[in-house]
Amino acid sequence: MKKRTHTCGKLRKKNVSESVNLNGWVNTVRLHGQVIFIDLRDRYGKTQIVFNSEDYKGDFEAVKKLSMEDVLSVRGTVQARSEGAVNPDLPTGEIEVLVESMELLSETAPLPFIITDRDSALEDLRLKYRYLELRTDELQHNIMTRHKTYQAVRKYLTDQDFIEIETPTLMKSTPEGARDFLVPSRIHHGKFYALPQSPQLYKQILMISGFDRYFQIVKCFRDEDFRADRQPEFTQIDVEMSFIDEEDIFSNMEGLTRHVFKEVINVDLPDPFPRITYDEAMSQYGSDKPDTRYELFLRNVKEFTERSDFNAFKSVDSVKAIVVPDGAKYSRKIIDEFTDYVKKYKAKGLAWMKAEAGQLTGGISKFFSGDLQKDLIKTTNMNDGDIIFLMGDKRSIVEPALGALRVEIARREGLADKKAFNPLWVTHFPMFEFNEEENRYVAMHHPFTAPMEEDIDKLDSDPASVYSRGYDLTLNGHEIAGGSIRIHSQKIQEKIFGILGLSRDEAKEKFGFLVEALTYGAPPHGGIAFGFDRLVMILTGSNNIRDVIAFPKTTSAVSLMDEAPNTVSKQQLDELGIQIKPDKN
RNA sequence: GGGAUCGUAGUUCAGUUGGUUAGAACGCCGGCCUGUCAAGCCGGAGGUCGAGAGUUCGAGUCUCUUCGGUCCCGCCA
Repeated sequence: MKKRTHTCGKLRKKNVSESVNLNGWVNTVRLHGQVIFIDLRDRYGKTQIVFNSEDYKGDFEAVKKLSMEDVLSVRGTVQARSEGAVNPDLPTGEIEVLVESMELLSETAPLPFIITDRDSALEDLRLKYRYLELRTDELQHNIMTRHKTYQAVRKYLTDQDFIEIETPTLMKSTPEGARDFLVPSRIHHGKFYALPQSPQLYKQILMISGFDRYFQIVKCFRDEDFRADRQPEFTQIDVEMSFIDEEDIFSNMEGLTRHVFKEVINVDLPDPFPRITYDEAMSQYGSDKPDTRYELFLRNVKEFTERSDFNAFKSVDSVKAIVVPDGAKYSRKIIDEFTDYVKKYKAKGLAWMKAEAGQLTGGISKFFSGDLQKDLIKTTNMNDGDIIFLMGDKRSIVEPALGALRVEIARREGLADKKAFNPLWVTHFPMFEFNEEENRYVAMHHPFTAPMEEDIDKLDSDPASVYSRGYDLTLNGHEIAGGSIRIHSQKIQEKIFGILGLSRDEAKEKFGFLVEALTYGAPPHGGIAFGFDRLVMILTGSNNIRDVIAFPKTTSAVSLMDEAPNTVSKQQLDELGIQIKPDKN
């Protein structure tokens, strides 16, 4: 092999007549009898190399046999392309390398799909041959963007005096929250480690240890089902700070987010980021992660349906609506699709009316008198050609269902400006949610989240009305970070465990080390964790988390390339003292 | 756990009401070609129609079961 003197993205007109060596993959071959053009590719770019049977000293027949993805080492001379032969699509398009000698470093078997066209194979095939898919421009770009994001985060936080500290990957299983991945212990039969759902407990302990400002870019593991934006192992930017309140978190993390967007994709985010409370977000957008790039607000229309003859909404406690500009074009079929769509969110149905010539038609309009129609049109600012969708039910059904419809309609209509990036803090989350199945309160964020100061005396009397000091950072309808001010008082921490139905003994057994640590001088502290993969998804414009992870798993938690998970030998199981139960069927 | 959807050549797809020998493009193999950049032209090979069962004179097509991919609900403190 002749070691490269330049990468395939490097050569320009100024290099003309230089003698160079290039190493890379054959991207494309264009064979013209006595002259052969090859685009040679590496991660830096592509350079056209030319074999001319008159000048080429080696075996020209061997060159004719080259095919896509063969690996070459070539030596040649840079020459300017003639005027008509310049390729304006390539940075190296003004030159080419006339090859004098070539070595085939590695021959490629027939390819399962074409590297230059990512759409040339379905995803399962691409995942099986992930190493080939990673050669595509798109994934090379995504992985580079991910790298830039790591570096931007480390630079910013380090400059702000944050310290990077690693925490264990083998830890104790803790209750609450997601299902743990478990790792059996060989030395202690019958005992298990858990992989961390997050380094939550460790980072709080680090605050108690006095590290003051901590961060870590860290893998977390949750054994739950997948989505387009969820993998069982994923990466967080984990942050914790001492002697601070919410405002310190907001200003530092806004600074981090602005820095990342500027460094990685040269986008200026607003300063400061806007904020909304959880209750406002739910009532206006029907979501705790509102996409504010478009309006389509949810409106309370209960007073109108009360005055109508439409009785189905009379007994429900919430009736809300969204007005879709220009939505009167929706056919019955499309409205039926929307109805099916909201039924996924437990809505019983979807009522609608269209605005035409200053009045409402179709759907449930016949139940509304002329005056009532005019009132409704005026209040909701409907114009002719608009449609209004109405839904009545419990508030906890209407808002999420209509919120989901809002997002779906915006997607269909392309309402979101693809170039806009709208960050938004969501604050004032409820402290607890009541879990019907377990018949107890569960923490909406996690059990270490501090309640709002002014709500502390309601913890005993009315826990459902207590708000927490938790906060989420959302961007374009994605939750990109979430955190809270933590409890630093042992007394309040024990009280919260009590409300969550954890007895003193259970709490001690599960979280004893943290509770004990809280008694040895815990500073007020709080923190946040960014979903790193989702952040990179947004930075690359991807709509799938697999596109920003080098080796992702399928929705059934399998890695098609290396075939994990898989069986292990009897000997391995014996060492661990594990016996596999036979399948039920 | 549930729902939707997809599975036909190496790959992406087409395949009518169930009916002759399952087609196209790209890739692959062979040939022609000295200025292409999605090179072009000519020829060729390549199929367990995801798997299994059923209905039928006859199944890529209809039914059932099953496996796998994707998306969603539940779940994800």
